[in-house]
Amino acid sequence: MRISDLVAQYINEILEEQDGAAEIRRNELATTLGCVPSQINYVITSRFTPEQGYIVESRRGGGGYIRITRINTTRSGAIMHIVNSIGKALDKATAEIMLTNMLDRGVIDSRTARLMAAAMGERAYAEVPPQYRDAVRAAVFKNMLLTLVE
Amino acid sequence: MRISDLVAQYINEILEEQDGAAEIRRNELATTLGCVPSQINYVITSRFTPEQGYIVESRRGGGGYIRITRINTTRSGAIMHIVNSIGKALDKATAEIMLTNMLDRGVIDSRTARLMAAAMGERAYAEVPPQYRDAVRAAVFKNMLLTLVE
DNA sequence: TTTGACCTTGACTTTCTTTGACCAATGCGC
DNA sequence: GCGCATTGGTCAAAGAAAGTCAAGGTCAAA
Repeated sequence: MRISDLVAQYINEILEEQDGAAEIRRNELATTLGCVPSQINYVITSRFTPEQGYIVESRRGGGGYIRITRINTTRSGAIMHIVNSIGKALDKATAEIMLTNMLDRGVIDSRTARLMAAAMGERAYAEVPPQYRDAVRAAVFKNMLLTLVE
Repeated sequence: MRISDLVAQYINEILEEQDGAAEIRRNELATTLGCVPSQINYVITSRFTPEQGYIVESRRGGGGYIRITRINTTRSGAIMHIVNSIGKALDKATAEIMLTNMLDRGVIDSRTARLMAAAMGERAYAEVPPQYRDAVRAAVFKNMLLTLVE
């Protein structure tokens, strides 16, 4: 069995036990499982992504941690469907159409729509070289959508 | 739990009780919480800055004190204050502190905080070359905040 | 047998916290 | 006013995490 599988399994077990929320200490876990710390990062970035329904937060320094939260995908199929339909890139117009659709279908309310639209606006990305804009937009959009699932 | 969190929590409790104004004695508090005095300074400079909506005054010598006052008590005022305090760049940690503060002060609700935090996460900007990240984040954040002002 | 996707590792970086030595201001008793 | 006890301020070093990145390894499919 691959080490990465072990790490993933370990995290999944905690998520299972603690009802979708796991807080780990990177170095400690690495020691426990006998791998290098960065292995943990690898596993997280490859298997606990937004597409797969996870939110990851972390903090460095003394008392640092990595927190992984699993989103309940069964109850919010609509949103997860949208998350998965977004590829690597997302332009403003498409984002707006999606927001309008969600609003119409009652998936989100108008305040949320306005807030999210603001995060999609061209002006927000003026500093970024054009070639990256739609990629960031896609990532921001997905991350925001995930918080709406519950 | 980190000592710094304890200190911050202690100060926040006083602020809450006394409606936005806390006066402490540095050495006394350090003794009470079991830390070195300069820890208090650390917490204040990292969590009670003007950007975060606080004014800090102090006095040395006999009868000395540190007074922390929360500013901008109206919702729109608080939001505009924050918008104005954001420059060309904004890192994730600072954004999160701002969100936590707004949440604590009832300027935004927890859903909004979560949504905005998601748009600030490091993961959302992985595609962008590091040098642009904080600039985009600042722009996204400001745009979102402005939708909250009526 | 080449290729490409996925995995493993470790050196180096960045961020946040804790501590302590030394510095600066204030007020009080003389 | 002077000197000293009583505060708080500053800063740098050390410590405690987590993040990044690139180089190399593995393995199955083409």
